[in-house]
Amino acid sequence: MDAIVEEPFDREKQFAAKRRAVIASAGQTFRRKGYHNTSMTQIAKTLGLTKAALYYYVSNKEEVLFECHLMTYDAMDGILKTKPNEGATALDYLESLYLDFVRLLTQSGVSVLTDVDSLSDENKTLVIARRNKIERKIIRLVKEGQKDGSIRLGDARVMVFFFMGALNWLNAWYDASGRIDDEDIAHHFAKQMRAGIAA
Amino acid sequence: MDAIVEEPFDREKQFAAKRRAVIASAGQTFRRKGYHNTSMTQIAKTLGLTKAALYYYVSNKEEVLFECHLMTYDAMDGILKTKPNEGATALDYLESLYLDFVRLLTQSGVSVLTDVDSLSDENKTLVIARRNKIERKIIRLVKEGQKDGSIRLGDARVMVFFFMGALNWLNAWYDASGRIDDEDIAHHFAKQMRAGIAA
DNA sequence: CATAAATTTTACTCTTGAGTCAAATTTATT
DNA sequence: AATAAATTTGACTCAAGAGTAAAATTTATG
Repeated sequence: MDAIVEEPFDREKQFAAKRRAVIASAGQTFRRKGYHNTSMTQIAKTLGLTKAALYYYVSNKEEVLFECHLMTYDAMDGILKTKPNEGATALDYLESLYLDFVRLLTQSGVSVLTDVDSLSDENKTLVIARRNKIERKIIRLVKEGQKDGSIRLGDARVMVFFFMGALNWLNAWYDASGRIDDEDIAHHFAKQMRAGIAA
Repeated sequence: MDAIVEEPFDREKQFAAKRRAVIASAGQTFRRKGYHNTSMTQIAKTLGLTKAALYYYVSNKEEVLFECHLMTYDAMDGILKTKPNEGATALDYLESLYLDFVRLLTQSGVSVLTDVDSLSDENKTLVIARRNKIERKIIRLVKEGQKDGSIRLGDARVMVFFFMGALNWLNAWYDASGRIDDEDIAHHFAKQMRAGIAA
């Protein structure tokens, strides 16, 4: 039946989806056990595959780590795209962004990986650039807050490092089985972040 | 001259000192490049030794990592031994402890290592126990603060995770060559920590 | 059903780096 | 100086794990 556009999606999409699944699954394991304590064989096994099959989707281990990082920063960029509410101060806006960041790290599978130093120099540079871009955006926001009077004065850079650190460290102790509720954590964190810098 | 107690120190002390130097130096490198990206050969070279010589002081690589962790927690325990000033609230006390923690991580060579998962199960358990002990002490302090009215109400555990996270993440971005002064960072951090939980 | 493309597997290779050992060298002691 | 102990080295072994290649299998399409 001469289906011209029959499945202009299927094959490629299938491949891309599986590839993403590989990255995501590997990312979970990296977070739990660390990059170097996770073998390609294990990543494969977790997915019900053979190591060799992995290499059909991915060209080497470092690439997996790299894409994990990108995935995280993509998600963060997504959050940063949300616009502030009408009449919100920079502080209000920042708080809502932060809330979403915490949710991202606790509720989706995404996490900030520590192992930047296992990347090739090239990829390392790219990843750090992404991270810096995000940080700069937030620093700018803090400065706005200092102008609109919602955030107290002080070195914006250090302020941001403080609460972003708290965020990034989350993955080190948070484990989904914890006794505290995700949403509670998010609100606690957001509140404490805010109080720490409010004017 | 029949020196009976001649050098009851020398030999052993020398050995212990060198051993400590090995651990400390390795710790620096671990922090900068990560445990797995640091070979025993490199650690040795940094000290002007051969790998084989290292093994005279240390029985395996994991032991080095383990001792690095202990060194850090020993230092933290040391800080926790300092007593609060007369009439200080729990919050005041906590702030001064925190100030010292930041100083420890920025000014001495000590740092909190991320790589707990590369330890043997046994050592991992020990290290986590040490960390928990410290955390519990601080949590207790926060609760005191909530009683004496200096710290606002809320889940003490999460509060502590927040500001200890900020602290632990320090090593990820702080690098001695940074443009900001050590002491400034310490005071900024302490202030922000305090503001985040003050009543 | 036959064929081609996509996917997965089995069975390798190769490198890196941890750890060892016997011999060499240095340091202290009589 | 001679001897013994402490320290360091050169030259290995060995295992783990990344990555590959060719064949087998599955899936889609005429």
